[in-house]
Amino acid sequence: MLTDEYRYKILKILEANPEISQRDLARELGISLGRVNFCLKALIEVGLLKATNFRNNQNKLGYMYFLTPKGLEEKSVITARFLKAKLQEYANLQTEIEELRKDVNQTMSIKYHQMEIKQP
Amino acid sequence: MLTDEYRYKILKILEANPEISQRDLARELGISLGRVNFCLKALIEVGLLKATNFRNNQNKLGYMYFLTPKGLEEKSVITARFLKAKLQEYANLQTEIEELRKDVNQTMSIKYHQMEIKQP
DNA sequence: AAACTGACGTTCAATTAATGAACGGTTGAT
DNA sequence: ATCAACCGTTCATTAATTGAACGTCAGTTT
Repeated sequence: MLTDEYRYKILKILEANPEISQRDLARELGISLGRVNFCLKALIEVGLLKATNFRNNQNKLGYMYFLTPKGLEEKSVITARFLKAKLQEYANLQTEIEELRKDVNQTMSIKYHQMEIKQP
Repeated sequence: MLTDEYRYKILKILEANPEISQRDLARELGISLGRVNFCLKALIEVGLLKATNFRNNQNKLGYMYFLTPKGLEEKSVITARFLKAKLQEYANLQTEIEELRKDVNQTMSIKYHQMEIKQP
C-alpha cells in the first residue's frame, strides 16, 4: 500500500539523494525491500518519479530516481496534505491523552482511598 | 492481534457497560466483529475478563463481561503504559510536524520566489 | 403450535498488507 | 576466470483483519 506518509517521505529523500538504493531506502524508512520496490513502482506509474539507469563513482549500479516536474509540483501538495493530517492527529492525541490522564488519576485516587481505609 | 490500545479501550468500555454486545463493541471501537471476538477471548484467556451467561430486561441474550480482580488491577497498569506510549507519540509528532512545517514553508518560499522572477 | 423475526456469539474462507529469501545481472577486485 | 558485493525484481509465505454465514435462543405473529 502506498500512503501519503510514504509518498511524502520517499519524494523527500529522493529529492535530496536520488541515487540511494532500494535497500538503503528501506532501511531509512523502516520498511521492507519489497515494499519500497512496490512504492517506487507506484510513484513511477503515476508519473511523479522517473528512474534512469545509472552507475556512480564506485561499485554501485542501479537506478537514479528523480522527481518529474509533476513530482515536484505534487510533492508540495502531498506534504501539505500530510501535515494537515498530522495536525489533526496531534489534536486527537491531545484529547486522548487528557482522557487517559483522567483514567490514571481516577485509578490512583481509588487506590489511595483504599490505602487510607486500610490504615489502622 | 491484541494491542494495549484495545486492552485499554475494551476494559474501559466493559467496566462501564458489561452487558454490551460484541457487535456494539465492534461498532464503538471501529473494528470488525471477528476481531472483537478474538480480543475478548484473549482477555478471558489471560484472566482479565470473565463472561457469564446473562439475559437482560428485553430481547437480549448473551454474555455479561466483567473485569476480574486481576483485570481491575491490570487495567491501571495497562492504562499507565498506554498513556506513556501516547505521550511519546505526542512528542514524536511534535517534531515531525515541525519538520513538515519547514518543508511546506520551503516549498512556499521557492514558489514565491519563482513568482517574483516571473514578474515583468 | 408452528412459523417468523431479530439479536446473540462463533467460525472461517477470503482478502489485504507486508515480509524477506532467492534469483539473475553487473561491476570491480583477486 | 573466479569471486564478492550490490543492484532491482519476484513471489511464496506469514500476519492481520474482515464480514457473511451459521446455529441458538427468546419473543412475536400467524
